[in-house]
Amino acid sequence: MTYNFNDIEKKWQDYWAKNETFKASNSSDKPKYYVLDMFPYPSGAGLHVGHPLGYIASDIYARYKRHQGFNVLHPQGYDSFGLPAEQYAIQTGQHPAVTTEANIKTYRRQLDQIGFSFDWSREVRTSNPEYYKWTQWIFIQLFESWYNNDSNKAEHIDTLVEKFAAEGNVTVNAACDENIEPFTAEDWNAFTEVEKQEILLKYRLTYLAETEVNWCPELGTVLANDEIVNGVSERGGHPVVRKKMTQWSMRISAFAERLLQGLDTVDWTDALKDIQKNWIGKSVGASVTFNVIPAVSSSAAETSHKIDVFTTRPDTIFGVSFMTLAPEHELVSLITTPKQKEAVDAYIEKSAKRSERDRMADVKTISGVFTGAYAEHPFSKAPIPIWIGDYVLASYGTGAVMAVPCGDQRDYDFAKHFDIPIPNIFEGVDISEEAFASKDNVKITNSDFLNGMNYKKASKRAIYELEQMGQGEGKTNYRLRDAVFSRQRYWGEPFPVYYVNGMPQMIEAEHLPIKLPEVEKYLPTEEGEPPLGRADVWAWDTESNSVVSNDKINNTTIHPLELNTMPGWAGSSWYFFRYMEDAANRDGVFASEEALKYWENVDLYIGGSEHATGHLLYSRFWVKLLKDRGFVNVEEPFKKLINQGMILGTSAFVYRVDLLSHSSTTSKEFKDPSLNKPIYISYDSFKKYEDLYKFILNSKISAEDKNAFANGNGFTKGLASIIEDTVFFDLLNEEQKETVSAFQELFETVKKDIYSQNTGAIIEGLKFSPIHVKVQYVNASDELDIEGLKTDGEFGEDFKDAEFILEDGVYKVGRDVEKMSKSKYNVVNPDKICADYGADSLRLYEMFLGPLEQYKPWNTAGITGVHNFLKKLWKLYIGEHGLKVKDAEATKDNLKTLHKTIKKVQEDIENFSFNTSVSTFMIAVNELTAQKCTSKAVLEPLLVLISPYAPHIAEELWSQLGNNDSISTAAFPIFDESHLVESSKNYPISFNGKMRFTLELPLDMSKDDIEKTVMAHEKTIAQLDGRTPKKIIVVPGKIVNIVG
RNA sequence: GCUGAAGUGGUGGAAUUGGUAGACACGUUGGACUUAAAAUCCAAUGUCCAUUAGGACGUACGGGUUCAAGUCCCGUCUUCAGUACCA
Repeated sequence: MTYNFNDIEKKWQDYWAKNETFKASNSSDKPKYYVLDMFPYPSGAGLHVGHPLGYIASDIYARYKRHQGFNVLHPQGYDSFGLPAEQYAIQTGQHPAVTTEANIKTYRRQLDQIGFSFDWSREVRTSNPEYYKWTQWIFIQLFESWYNNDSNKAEHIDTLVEKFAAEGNVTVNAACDENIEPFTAEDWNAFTEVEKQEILLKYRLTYLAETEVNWCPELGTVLANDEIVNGVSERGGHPVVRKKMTQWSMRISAFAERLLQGLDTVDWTDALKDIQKNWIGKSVGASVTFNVIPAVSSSAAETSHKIDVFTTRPDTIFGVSFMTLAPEHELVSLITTPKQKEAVDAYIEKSAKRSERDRMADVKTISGVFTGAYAEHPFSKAPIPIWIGDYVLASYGTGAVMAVPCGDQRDYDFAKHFDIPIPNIFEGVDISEEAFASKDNVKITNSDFLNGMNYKKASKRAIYELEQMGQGEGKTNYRLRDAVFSRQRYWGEPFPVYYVNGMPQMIEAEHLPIKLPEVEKYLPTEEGEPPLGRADVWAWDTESNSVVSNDKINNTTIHPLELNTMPGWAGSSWYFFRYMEDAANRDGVFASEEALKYWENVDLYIGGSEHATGHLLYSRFWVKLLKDRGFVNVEEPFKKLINQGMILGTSAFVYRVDLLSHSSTTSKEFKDPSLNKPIYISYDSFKKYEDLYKFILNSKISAEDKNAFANGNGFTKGLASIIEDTVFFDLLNEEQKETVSAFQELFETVKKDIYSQNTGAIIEGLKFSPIHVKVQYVNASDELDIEGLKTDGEFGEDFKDAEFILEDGVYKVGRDVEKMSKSKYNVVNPDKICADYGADSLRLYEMFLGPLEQYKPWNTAGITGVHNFLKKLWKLYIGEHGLKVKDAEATKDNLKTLHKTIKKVQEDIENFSFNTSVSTFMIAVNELTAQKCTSKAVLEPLLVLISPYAPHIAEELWSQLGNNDSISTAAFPIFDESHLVESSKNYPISFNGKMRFTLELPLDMSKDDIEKTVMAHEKTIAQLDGRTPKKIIVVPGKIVNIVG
């Protein structure tokens, strides 16, 4: 009986599905454990072998926890709204729902064949109306919430209305828009409904506001900060420009401090926590108000300008020698003197034209203009010149800085560039070369009442004095911006919002979901409205509470609906709660109180680190809101989080021989001539030519000769010239001369085969172009399957007539590690791996490749190692005549191997070190095979150890051993130390720290006896060669080291 | 620039507390079996010197601590990731 993995795997996958083996229960005596993967976006390309890495790891852990007696929730679903389906819809006209459905089918088939222990009964899809009904519902909760800084909680908007009605807004301490006019209770009660709504909008946790957004014209939508990488869109790499638009925003900044503090309570990697910390960007300091000194000519009405700045260094306030405003700052036009106006306007215009990207790329150039105005120093009352400069960002702090050139390098550079004085306020510090930016080990001087103080004391005192004068206070700033929530796209959640007189109104929760309308095209309208602007049936009837045709809009009972949709992160910010509820009970709630209470939050979350500032931050934000509002019980969604690394592809290259030539005429149309049939040289030849070229360039020849050789034309022109020129030829050794003659031969062959059309060309030499080929045609020894390549359905034509020059009878390809991608032809499909080697081999190999968190290259060749292991494992149980396992008593060695393995595997799983446990299994099977072990008492528990990793073979052998139930809930074997107790140790005997030989000695031997035995040993005497050792170190149970 | 992670054979990687560096695999070489191939099995495999015995060197580089360093300390270089005028 052989190991027939395809049949076995099919059999058990069917069994698990039929028996609902992995269905989680919401009521159990067992302790709960929730293992979750970041759910996939179902793309059209399907899965490649890199995708399941994290799923396999989490599946091993989930299965392990079941063996440990936990009630495990391990669900899976799809983040099925998103851009690619919509882009595809724009191109083909196919409804995104249709393509998404098809893609999900493929994903499901691929996931099923790998044997995951998912509870599919709880599947969610973010694009399913039954699901996004609750995404819309959460949006309404955000709209109906405000953030009370006094209670440090989000509260229902009604509590705010009550406060306004009783006390006005002056006593309210809320996270809200800036520049809200103060009003009294009487004012509030006198406001019209529209006025009230306008004010409340400035307090709500999701609000409609005209904001400067990142507009991506190519994608036709706005992007959040985390969706932009290096100034271009993360998806597609399109340019992004600043644009003012009315958008829904999320007041995530209200939660900045809690998002920061919460990081201390979760078990995430420091790397990930640091990324979030930096993104939140907390800085503690003070806000300081500077009064602008009125211009002599100005009238009384213009005299009261103030500039607020934020600083982290209030201790350096006496070092201020100028101020800088962002060019966009609203005061600039008000304070600029007539004399400076022209220069200032020119500067503003110039910097407005520079894109965000230019400004980012060009941080070295110092630019700025003096406004002609002065501010008054709050303490010294000295006049301080006010400049504008684009190194100050309008979007951070107040868009203005107090410049302290002696303590800040940017201020220093600016001051140097424009010859502004640089007063030194640091005792004993030299600032002639650069600013002194450190806060530590320095005392303040030349600073009036701050003299002699350190950073901490001086900051406190400065803030106190500013407060006394009413010109400042202690303040904390965060870099975290409110998140733009509107997208001008079709394939996303519609907002449950309609507009009455331009004011947004929420649709009552009972009427949800508001389903995505049909449109005839997925593009923006001619007027530039989002795609939903094309929907004919997209108006809200407040009487029938239903979506009705647009032509019925009367603005009394029937109103237009919101045209934007929600961003990708909306649906993924709460899906982990949805899994907690049984699919059967999901109608009335997003998840029931009991379910939420039972499962609490995710115990283990596995996914990519690219979600650090997106999904993982937004989820934490929504969870905090839901908790404050009493809908869930937890403050953090993910207790422990692991980022799996990426699996890279190993690309394969063939080297095409191309001609290097120039035209004998002056024709501009000239192209390098081509060959009648393409010729490819193998990697070894390519490498030889390349090495030779490098060798000559690095040789000691004159610059002239070198120039003649390389001539800036790529290496093979040079190689061609070697043939004729002895200067180079004489440098070479025999082997290199052989390489040259091989090259010459190739050159001659090629010359005979030049495509005749380009007779005007003068051939100078050859060049070699590396061409990607599909990795499936390359074997473990990097040999190319030429026939396979020539008959490939997609590219066979390109290679059909090609000549591959063999070496030793084979064609070897070059290899390089790159990201796995379709365009590099290095994608490996798990379907083929499962068919050829089985899912258990795939699972083991993905783990065997290396540590989970690490980036590592995939090389299909290596899978034979784990596949052979599974065959050996099978043979340990099943012989030619069937089951070999007997009730025979286990030997001491058998038990030692088993318990050593239990210990190691358990430690490995708990440390998420899955690669090392695969090695441990191999060692165990090798040892037990050598021991000819047939004992059921050893081989049965071994299956439980292996079952999380290779569940199919484990189930099959488990049932062959006579078990009727699935192995999935069998108890994990208990480690028994007593089987590992040894009586002797093979001591390494080292001399001066270098191991020379080993010596088997009893473990209970005393230190003195060990020393005596070792010193008396003939090899020791030989090593010492008559010398007397200075010192002998004996560590019983470990090592002996003889010094001298 | 700042922050974080990492550098070990031809390759992926192991060495969890300072104690035999290179486990386990891949690849390579040789052998067995076979008409042959595949599959399987056995042996060798860090580099260099040496017929052997054995020796020298070796965990990015340069120092240091220690009887003993891949592991600890100081400095340098390289790669990757995040971030980027954040006041």
